[in-house]
Amino acid sequence: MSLRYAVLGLLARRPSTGYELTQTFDRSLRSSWHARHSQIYPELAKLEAAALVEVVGLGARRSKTYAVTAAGRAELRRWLVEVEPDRSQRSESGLRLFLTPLLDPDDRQATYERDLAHVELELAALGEVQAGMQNAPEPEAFAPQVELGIRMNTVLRDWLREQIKASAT
Amino acid sequence: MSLRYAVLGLLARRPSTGYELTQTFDRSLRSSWHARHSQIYPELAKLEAAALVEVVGLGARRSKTYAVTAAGRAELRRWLVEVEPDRSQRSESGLRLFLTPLLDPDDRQATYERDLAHVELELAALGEVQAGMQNAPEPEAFAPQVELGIRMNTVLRDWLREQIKASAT
DNA sequence: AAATGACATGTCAAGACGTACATGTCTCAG
DNA sequence: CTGAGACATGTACGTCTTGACATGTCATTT
Repeated sequence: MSLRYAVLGLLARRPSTGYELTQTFDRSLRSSWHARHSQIYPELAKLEAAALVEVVGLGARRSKTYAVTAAGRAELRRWLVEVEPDRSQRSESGLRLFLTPLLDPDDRQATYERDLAHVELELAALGEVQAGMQNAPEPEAFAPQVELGIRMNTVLRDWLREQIKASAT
Repeated sequence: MSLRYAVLGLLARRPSTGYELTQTFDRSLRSSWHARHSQIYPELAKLEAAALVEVVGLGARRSKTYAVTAAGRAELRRWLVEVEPDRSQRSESGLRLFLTPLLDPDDRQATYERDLAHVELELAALGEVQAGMQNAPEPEAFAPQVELGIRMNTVLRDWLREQIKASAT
């Protein structure tokens, strides 16, 4: 059911078209919940049928802009506050990291270096988000979340560097 | 396809029964890949059909102990080293954290406190794993992975404490 | 000797998800 | 004025995952 609340949550931040949501899933949400447009459009239709979102405008190229309704906001709040979180994760990267000690030193080194390159890109991207945040419409509310992302990736980067250095001996 | 390699990887660490794998998925792997027994048993059957694992012993209560074959080890190595990782994540907790700024201060405080309680339990559990690691059969290989888990959760704990303190003002 | 509860393996139906297919619109370069 | 490419929405089929159902074993307690 998380997809439903991910969509509801993004629309609560700002009304959007399905296309825009797809891009947001790829950008801001890539590190917590991933979804394709083939899932997003049907979910929007279901949410509209349930009166949790509504079409608030038609744009160019047949685009429809959706916004949450009052009922949608209430449902989102209920889920965030009252529903017990499912803490289980699905992260291929995490699984790979967990299994890496099974590799012999050369292979291990190579995969750690691949990961390090990726984490550094991630950190650069988050740095830009943080820098570009002053001129956002509703600015400061999400700053701590970006900061958390940076701290997490920094820990991972440092750990990877240590592993690479340690096995280079 | 990750499930397949998760199973293969756990069996590469040590031969196990399906039941034991289920428990390991709940314990060690809960923070990277989650699976139920209803997925694990069929996957073991498929892996056996593909000759990537084999039954190496029958135990009490009809239990079967599986171990990876040479082909299984090679396939696991191939996946870890040569297949481009899928970096997309699915973490309900991450999604919740991302959406929390939408809540009003009281609700936000409550959810952060719920998360903090959980992270502290997690840290305690990881601390025990780390402490009990000296007397493990193959001891030190996975120590850095445990250490990473502790660091990640520590960052999250500190961040949550900051958020709670900041909005208590 | 029977009940209880942990151990242990399996299947099935429904729902979630990804890949590929399909269609149409608007802008801009050439 | 035409073709390329981004914009925009949708569907279909197959696979992955969950939750519920189903069955049987072994050790301990009563």
